Parts: sequence; structure tokens; C-alpha cells
Amino acid sequence: MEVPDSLRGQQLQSISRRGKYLLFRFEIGTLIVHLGMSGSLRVVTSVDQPRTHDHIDWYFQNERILRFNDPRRFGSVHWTEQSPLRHKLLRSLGPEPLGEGFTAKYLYQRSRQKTQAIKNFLMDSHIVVGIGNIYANEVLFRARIKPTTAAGSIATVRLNRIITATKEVLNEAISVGGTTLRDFVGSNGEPGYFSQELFVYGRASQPCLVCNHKLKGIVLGQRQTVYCPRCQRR
DNA sequence: ATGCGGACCTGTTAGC
DNA sequence: TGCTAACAGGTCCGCA
Repeated sequence: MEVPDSLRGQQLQSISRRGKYLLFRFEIGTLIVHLGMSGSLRVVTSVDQPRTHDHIDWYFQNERILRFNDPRRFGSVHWTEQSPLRHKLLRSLGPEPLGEGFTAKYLYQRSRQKTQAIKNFLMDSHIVVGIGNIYANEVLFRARIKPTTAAGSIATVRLNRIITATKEVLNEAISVGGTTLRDFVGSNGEPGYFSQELFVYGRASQPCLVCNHKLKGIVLGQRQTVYCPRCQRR
């Protein structure tokens, strides 16, 4: 974690994002923050005493403090003086899932010849950003595609279902504030409610909400994977 | 080159 | 009831 000394006196110019990396652009460079799975940023003041797992404070002249908290320490903070999109961590990221570049044609090009399971393929940020384990499970359920299917064997029509399902799942999740399993809170300090709309994630052995068949839980890429053997046959 | 598995970390949950 | 072990998650890296 290479946090620069030289930020003193610098004005924050803009805040943006690429994938799950947050970009705080200053005149002389960019602070890159990833919240991992449990990180959060809050704007506080000096009267707010640091709590457990508060790791970094950035002080601003207006008495505000940007405070980085991360219980599980999966987050990270980086500094770059180049164009941030050229940074090692960002330069080879795949397209944004809600952007124009995420199409069936794109997925087709990237997936041919690949034997990798479609779920692992979708979770690879170099293919497409933003799809973590929970959403990968949900996307494949909605697209009616079995998570273990080789990415390279999926035809365009079915890739199109993945595209549509991805955009639906992410948009719905965003609209209700994300998915809170344990301690996630959004920038407003509120939990997300998408966990109430999950069809398969965390529901192994329970009945499919569409066909009532018993959902199957397996491990793929060391991650919990749940699907309906009837709705997702291949 | 591809793709898999290990590592990171710690709060919560399951099991003895 | 208390303690220990397993588990979860996003991403990078190293190895086959």
C-alpha cells in the first residue's frame, strides 16, 4: 500500500470508477481504492472517533475526513502518477457489464476454444468486470445455463441470454442498494436489499423458486456455486 | 497461453 | 456453554 506523502495541498479533481476500483483523481496523480469485500469509505469529521478496522484517514481542508474502514482487509489502496487506466491493475480489465461493449458478440470472441467453466469465465475481471460470486450464480440461473458448461461451447443465442441476465441482475441489485450478506453498507450507511431477491445463491438443497426442483450446491473455482439441475441443464 | 489453485484476512457460523 | 475449525468473499500470483 503505497500511499503518497505528496498529496498534501492537492485538490481532489474528480471521483470515478473502473470495475470495482475507485479512482480519486488529484492534480499530480490518482489514488486507486478497492474495497475488497468488506471495505467502506465514509466522510466524517474529527469528532468521529476511529472505530475498529478504520485503517486510513485522509484529511481535507474543509474539516472533513475521508475514512477507510475494512474489517477483512481484502481492500487495497494504490497510487499512480500515470493515467490510471494504464495502471497495471486496470489496463487489462474487461468491459463494464452495463456498458455498450458487453455484448454477445464480444463474449463469443473471447470464449471460443475455452474449456473453462462459464461461471469462472464470467467472474474473470479480464473478461468482464463487476460480476462476483453472488451475481455469477444469479446471472446463470436467470440465463438458464449450467455453471459448469465450457464457455467455448455456448452458442450466441445463449450468450445473449447471459448478457441480458447480467444487465438485469446488476441493475436490479443496484436499484435496491446492492447485496448485504453480513456487514456490507452503501455510501449512505444503509444495507443493500438484493439478498431478498436471490434465486439461487445461498439456497443449496432448497427448492427452485421457478420449478420447485431441489437446487444443487457444488464448488467451482473454490467458490460456492448453486444452480437448478432442471432449469439449467447445460 | 490457459486455467487452476493457493494466498490474503477476520467475523460469523457450524460442530464437537 | 465454550472453544475450535471451517467458511465466505475479490483479486492477484505462481505453477503446471
